[in-house]
Amino acid sequence: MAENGARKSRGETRRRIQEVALDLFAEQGYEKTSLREIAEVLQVTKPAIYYHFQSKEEILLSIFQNLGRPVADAIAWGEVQPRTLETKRELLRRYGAALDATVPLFRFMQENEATLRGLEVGREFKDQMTVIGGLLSDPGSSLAAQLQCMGALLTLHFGTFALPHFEGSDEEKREALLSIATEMVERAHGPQD
Amino acid sequence: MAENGARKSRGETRRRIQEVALDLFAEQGYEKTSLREIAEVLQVTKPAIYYHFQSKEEILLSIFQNLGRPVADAIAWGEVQPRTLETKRELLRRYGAALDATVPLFRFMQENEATLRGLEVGREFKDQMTVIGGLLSDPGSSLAAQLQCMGALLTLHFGTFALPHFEGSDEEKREALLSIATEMVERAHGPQD
Amino acid sequence: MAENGARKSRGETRRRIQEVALDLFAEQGYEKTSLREIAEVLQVTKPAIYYHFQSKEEILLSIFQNLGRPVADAIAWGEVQPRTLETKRELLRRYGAALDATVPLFRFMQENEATLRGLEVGREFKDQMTVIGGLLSDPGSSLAAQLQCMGALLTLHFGTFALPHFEGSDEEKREALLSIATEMVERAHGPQD
Amino acid sequence: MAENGARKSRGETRRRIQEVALDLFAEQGYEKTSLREIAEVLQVTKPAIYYHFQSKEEILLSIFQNLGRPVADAIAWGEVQPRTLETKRELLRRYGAALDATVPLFRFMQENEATLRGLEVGREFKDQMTVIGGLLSDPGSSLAAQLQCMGALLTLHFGTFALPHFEGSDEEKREALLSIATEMVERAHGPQD
DNA sequence: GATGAATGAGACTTCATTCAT
DNA sequence: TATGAATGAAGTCTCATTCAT
Repeated sequence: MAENGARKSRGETRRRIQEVALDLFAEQGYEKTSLREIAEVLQVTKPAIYYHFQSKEEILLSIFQNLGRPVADAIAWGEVQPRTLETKRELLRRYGAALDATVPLFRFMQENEATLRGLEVGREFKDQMTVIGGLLSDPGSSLAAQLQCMGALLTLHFGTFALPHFEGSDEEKREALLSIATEMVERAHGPQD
Repeated sequence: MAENGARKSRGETRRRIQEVALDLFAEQGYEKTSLREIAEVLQVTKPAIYYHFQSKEEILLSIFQNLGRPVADAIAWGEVQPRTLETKRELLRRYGAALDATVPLFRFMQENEATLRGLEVGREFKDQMTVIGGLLSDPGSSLAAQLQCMGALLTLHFGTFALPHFEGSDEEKREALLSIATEMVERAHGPQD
Repeated sequence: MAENGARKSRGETRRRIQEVALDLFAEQGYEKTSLREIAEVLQVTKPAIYYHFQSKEEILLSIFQNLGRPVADAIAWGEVQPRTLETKRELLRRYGAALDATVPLFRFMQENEATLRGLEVGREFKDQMTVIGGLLSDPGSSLAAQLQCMGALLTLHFGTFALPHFEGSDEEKREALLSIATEMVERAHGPQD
Repeated sequence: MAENGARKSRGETRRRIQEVALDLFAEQGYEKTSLREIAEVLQVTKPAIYYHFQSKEEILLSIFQNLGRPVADAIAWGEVQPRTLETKRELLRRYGAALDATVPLFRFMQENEATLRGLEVGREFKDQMTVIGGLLSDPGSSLAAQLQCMGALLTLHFGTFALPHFEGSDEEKREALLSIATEMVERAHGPQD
């Protein structure tokens, strides 16, 4: 049908479903978003969605698999490095960057924890923060040091979502946030050197 | 029914509904928790719940009104104090204490942001953190200082939920967390003295 | 509501659902009968059905439990009797009577075997005929004798459903059928005496 | 694609569809068997099935036309014979043989009566048994004689499906079954000679 | 000879809510 | 103070079928 410029090419509809779904999931929550709604936005019928995904949950899963990459990579990198201060600095840098690139996914995750708890894919992702926390602190360090590292991570992580509330260029704000987190880790790391 | 020692006194059932509801809302999310479920746990029928509350949302509302007090009080206190470093220290202390007493409610809020966004009562509460953030930092301070204060708050706030993952007595952990947050605020406050 | 003569009394709707469901299941098959249809006939809404039964399958189950009794009783009786010719005669008599009283259920079963195979309750019932077959023949008897007994049972069982095609009073026809079956069993039993 | 030894020849796929469809229809019932399932087993797509058949029902129809032949032939033969005892004996023999060759189809028919009732092709087939019943008994005979003939037919027909439960060679069992049915017809026929 | 993509209809089921008692 | 019975709306999902390629 050459006359139809909107002719769907292979894989295009699938991608559009993921896109719209993430938007709606993030905006209204996973439970409150119905497939009817997604279909309406896309101007297709519900079964069209089922042609591309086996279930509502599978849509979510595919989104995680697509967007969750950067963070997973940062963690994978961290896990094979020596646990030096420099590694920690670099890990924060990488995690922060990954976070920036995946803000919508993480915002969705934050806001739908209760739902994700029942979905496995959510549970896997939740653990990542624990893993990073572990990479930042040192096994035998004091409670204060451990909490300080966790605080650094929390600041970087949740702070990312608060950035729009502050003035300044994105670049500027991200660097400021990263340097606060880095400083906290350095202070926690220092005494052990 | 004088013979029944378990006779429900006025208001008791109401309180039990709130209790069970918060538990279930926090565990499974607000949307996924049905009134049928709440009724089942309480061993009453659904209409019995409607005798005590006008709607599902009203249950949530009443929970916020009951449990949200301590935090609101801490904020109200902060708003009428002079903005000295000592005030900030005390504010963190009070906020931390209020948080401890209200962990289930806050856990629920964190995990159901998307849902709460549509419920007004949720929106009001969300703003509180912004207000406290404002009380901790100083209007004209640098971006770094502002972010540092926000980091302190984030650390205290979200750290509270992470405490169970660490070893040590509750008392000990809470103090360590508070002192990290305090230190951050002090550093942000310092240069301006 | 005294003015409403059709006011539903406890359990009445439940019974009506079973009644209508069996009718429709028998007429169109279990799969092809939708809850919407049942609800329409009853002039209630679908959720009203769900108030009385947990699922479509549970409706079927309850029908079996209600109507399956007579046959189950006949079998239970047969299982504790000495295996004499007289017992066999009486067993056919009882089975035939139970069958008469439960024609709609059995018609449904015959006509929905494939569906019932997936439903457990169906499987249990299916086995009953095997059990009766066993009670009619003798363990060590010849193949011919065993098949003859099975033929008697088949004649009695399926013949019951064919009776309306013949002329004569119900009483008359049932007795004729029973005597044919009895004669077959007697011939199979005879040689061993 | 000359290189592909498994190249589908004209009509081969069609036959495979019928084969798989009958298997699944017999196993799960017509309604519960979806075209998706058939397509999956065959490793083709749904539209491929529509290339060979116009509808789901047409698949069923074609199966009946292919496999129903032997029985229809037996009946056709019977209808033009003089109604002697020998004809009846031969008719049972032919019907039994036709049945053996078509067990899967008849099993499906037995187990999906309710569904077939709505499908016309099913209704036609159902009548055959009535026709044979008519050929076996004599118009003016007694009720007992008529029922006895019907019993013979039922025994032969349904007994065929029960044969696997008994021990012995297939040949042996079939002959035993046939002789039981024949004997019944003879007894019913006898008095009139 | 077959496929990718999509559709309209309808299935079972659950929910928050109501009303008479 | 609570219950039995019922409802309207909506949910996820599957089905038979079609059509352009």
